[in-house]
Amino acid sequence: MSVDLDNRERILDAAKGAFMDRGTSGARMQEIADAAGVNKALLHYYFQNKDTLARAVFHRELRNLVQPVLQTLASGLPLEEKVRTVVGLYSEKLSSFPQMPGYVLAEMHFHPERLEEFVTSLTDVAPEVMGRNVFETLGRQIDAAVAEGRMRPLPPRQFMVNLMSLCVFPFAARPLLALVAGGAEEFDTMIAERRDSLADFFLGALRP
Amino acid sequence: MSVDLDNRERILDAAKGAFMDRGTSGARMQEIADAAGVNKALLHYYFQNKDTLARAVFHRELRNLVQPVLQTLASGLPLEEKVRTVVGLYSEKLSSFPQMPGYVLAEMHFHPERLEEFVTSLTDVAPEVMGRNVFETLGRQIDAAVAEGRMRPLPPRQFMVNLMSLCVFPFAARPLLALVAGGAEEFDTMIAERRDSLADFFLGALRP
DNA sequence: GTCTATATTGTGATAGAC
DNA sequence: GTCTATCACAATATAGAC
Repeated sequence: MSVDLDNRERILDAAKGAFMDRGTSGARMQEIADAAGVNKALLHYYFQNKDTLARAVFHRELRNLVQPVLQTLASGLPLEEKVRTVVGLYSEKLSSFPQMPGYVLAEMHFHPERLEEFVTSLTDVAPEVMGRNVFETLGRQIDAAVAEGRMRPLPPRQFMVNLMSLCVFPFAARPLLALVAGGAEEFDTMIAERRDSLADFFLGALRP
Repeated sequence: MSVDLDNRERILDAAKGAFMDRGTSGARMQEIADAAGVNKALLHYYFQNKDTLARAVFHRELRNLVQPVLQTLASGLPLEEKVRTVVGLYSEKLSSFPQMPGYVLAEMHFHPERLEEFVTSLTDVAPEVMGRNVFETLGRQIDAAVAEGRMRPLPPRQFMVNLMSLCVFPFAARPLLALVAGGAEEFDTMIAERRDSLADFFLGALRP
């Protein structure tokens, strides 16, 4: 539980790279072993089989992706601050790891079971973070803003879905957008442009 | 080129189902043959190998997904009509085939080469539809609307990315959203709710 | 914990009869 | 065009030495 962490982590990172690039079923155990600089048999020593390894990687990455955002949305920040924070969080995280959404969405799509396991494991650790709580907090804030005439009505779940869509989708569709925009550099320019304007676009839609 | 179309189409449809559910590398040729009610060897008769079959399916589905939208955006319709048309097109198409975005995004992510082939093959048939033309047409309309004070400025590519994000992402993230929303029925309710309000949300963001 | 060697099955692909 | 039979190898997984 101390020396072993070294190779165990190496394997997890190598697996993450392989799974992100080729998908869970496209990646090969051999290739992961090579990338980690260890023998194939060692993967089976730490994780019993490919599926367990895939689950471990997926859970880690998904938690890393959604937890900060859900926490922000469920927090006590004012609505506008929440929007700007979430946009900022995603811009930062995803710009440095643009393949993440493609991988996470693919894994969710092809292995929905893993998603359910994940939620179960999450609610053990932080039950207050998931689901209802986010919507309730958000709902109260929206109701207040609408009552004060600062905002047009919008169901909390639509609020969340729209915000996530605008933040995450461009990265999930990166190959297409890069092609349409005219190359990887053009894609990056477009994303940089978004970093500054996206929160205003979203908040603009909320005006009464 | 007449009798064979029957089985060839059957295979394509079976492959579409398998690839959508399990991904290109997750799906098995045997399973496709079974679903098509034909022998495995017949797949190799019509398509030489798995990769060719995967390409055929992907190209067909992607064309079906993006062509109507690009045509709408590049058309002569007024901006507001374009938005309402695109939202309507996606609502209709994706509600009846909610797995499509997950599959298409995964395939683009894991096999970007196929996307490039696709664009090449598309521009042969309809060169005026792709890329620049959409942005130029859109750009002119936006400039005009801004000059008339009907709209706040927004780069054409951000216009398109935002619109696509809001329309497509919820389906790509369906497993997650269904879970957070509390079940598949709740997801459908949420989508139905969107059908009516999404265009207004988007157009609301464009107000000056 | 880490490796070598090997078992075992899965899976894409082809040959050839009908 | 469609099938049966089979090949060839890729890939997961395990046994067992060190």
